[in-house]
Amino acid sequence: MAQTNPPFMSGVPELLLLRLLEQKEMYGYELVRSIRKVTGEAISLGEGVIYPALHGLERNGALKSRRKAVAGRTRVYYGLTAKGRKRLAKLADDWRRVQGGIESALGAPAHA
Amino acid sequence: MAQTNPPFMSGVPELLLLRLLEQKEMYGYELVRSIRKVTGEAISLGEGVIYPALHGLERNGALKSRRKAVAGRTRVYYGLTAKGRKRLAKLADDWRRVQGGIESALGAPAHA
DNA sequence: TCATATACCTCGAAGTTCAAGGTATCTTGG
DNA sequence: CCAAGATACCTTGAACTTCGAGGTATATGA
Repeated sequence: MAQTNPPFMSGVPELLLLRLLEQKEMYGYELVRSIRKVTGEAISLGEGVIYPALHGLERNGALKSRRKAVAGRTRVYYGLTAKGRKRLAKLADDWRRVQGGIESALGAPAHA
Repeated sequence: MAQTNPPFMSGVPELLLLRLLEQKEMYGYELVRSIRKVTGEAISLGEGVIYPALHGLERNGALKSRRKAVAGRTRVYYGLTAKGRKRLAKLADDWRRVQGGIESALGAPAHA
């Protein structure tokens, strides 16, 4: 759907990127495919989102990167910094709060 | 926190408004307080969000309104239309999809 | 009278996501 | 050799939503 500001997606790319990079270093193209995979095809992000997000996170100090030549191509691997870990923890907290609140609202009236 | 575009909040006001109004007619100020209550204080929305959202939903045909004088004040009660019910169902679906995907991503690496 | 509660309204700033467009190299099949 | 597709990175403008802050008005209580 051609919607520039879809509901429920704000903050999601950043959260997922940090989560994946918490596990291991990965490069952009790999992240695009992994996000689709770890979310069970529920969430799919285009490169137009991923790369600016990666750049922004690096600028903020949450990620560090290094270039690596593989089979004639250049890959930019990203890894989490200590600051990035803190940012991830914060985002996960925010997510839990919002998600919990919405579950209460969606579920509660059925119980009340 | 003074952030105009906080993570995970896009689409949330609309979803919560529709959900509450699915149960019964309510007026703006009442909705502001109810959202805080049904989300267990997890989510708090200001009037600057609620009123434009209500107006927008009415303009889209998802809500209908009527004015009612109560103790010298005017209250604007809103209620869901058939179109609004469809919109709610769609939003709930979208929420489930995104939420499920994120849970997979946040939880999966711990299991894998 | 003044402060607070109730009730509605408006607005500009800020930031994110999106699709689309682009660059470049490698691989494979015709 | 050439074209198509895959791999990998990059950029951009449009669209939209949430937010805080400001405003109006009336009623109530000290």
